[in-house]
Amino acid sequence: MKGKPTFHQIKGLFTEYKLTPQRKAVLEVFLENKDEHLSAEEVLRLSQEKNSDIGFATVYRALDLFEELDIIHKMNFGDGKSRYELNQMEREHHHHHLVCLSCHEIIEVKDDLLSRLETNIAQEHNFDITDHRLQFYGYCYKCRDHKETT
Amino acid sequence: MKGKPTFHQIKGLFTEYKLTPQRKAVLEVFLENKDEHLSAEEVLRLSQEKNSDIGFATVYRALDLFEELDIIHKMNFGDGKSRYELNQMEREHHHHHLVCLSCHEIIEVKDDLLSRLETNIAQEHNFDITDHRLQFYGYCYKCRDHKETT
DNA sequence: GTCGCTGCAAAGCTTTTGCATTAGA
DNA sequence: TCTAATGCAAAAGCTTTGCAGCGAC
Repeated sequence: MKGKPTFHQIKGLFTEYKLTPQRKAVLEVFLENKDEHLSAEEVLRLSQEKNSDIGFATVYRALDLFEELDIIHKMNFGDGKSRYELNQMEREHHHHHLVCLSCHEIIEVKDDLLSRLETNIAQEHNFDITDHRLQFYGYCYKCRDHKETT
Repeated sequence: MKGKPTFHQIKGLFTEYKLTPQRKAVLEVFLENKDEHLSAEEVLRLSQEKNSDIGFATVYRALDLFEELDIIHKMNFGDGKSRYELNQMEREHHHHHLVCLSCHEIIEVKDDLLSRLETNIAQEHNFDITDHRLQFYGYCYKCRDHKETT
């Protein structure tokens, strides 16, 4: 469980904003789905299972707020909707995504061999890098096998 | 100019599809803006400057077709609209993007130190990688300097 | 009582689709 | 001629916004 923030760690961030029941529900959804890449719709549905009184507008407003507080971050895998993921709080937080072009499964890669590359690029381009996103596209073993045997 | 496809190279791909004036206009727009990351709206505007008779539907349909023919590819930098870029045709075609969080400039990085990482990850996860996208987020030197001096 | 948060519904964007018309080979 | 491509406008997502009401402090 190392590298994953807890509810109480995050709660401390809410000094100038209220941690309302709706926001709490959204937060819990992320904490209980740490390895998912949730769409706004999924966040709404899962939040409603906890707290029947929440609508799309509130979900989107909570997502905006949480992104600003660096609790989550927004991603895009090219399916027309934004997806959101809990931020890891440790230094070794980087991970990448394998996106299967056939079954659309998204697999996480824990590796972070990118730090050296990042340092090089930052120096060369005189650019302060604060974050990166890396997606690999291709075919997972299931889809590849299926293609080969048919 | 190495590594950039020419009009005649691409024209050869149109064996089963018609290279209509509209598609030709869109294609030329990409060839004349090789280092841009154009939105559909920009493609429409630039195409209209060449050929007054083209609408949004045709632009989107051309973009879909060109993506399928691997002439361009779709990207997303998180501003709510898809952006399109001409594909390079050589092997050494990979490049990455530095996205400035302050002025939103997008800088290209030609480097491709990712191949070894890609090989490792493909083996480890039993995944056929066909492509990758890498974005670095941070602050370009202009914005950084501006922040430091204010 | 005040100020921020919420829900609803409407509006705003980008992108897709249906259909009648046009045009290329 | 015959099929594919186009334009227009409508529709279909996803996301944002306006506003009145509600609730926490």
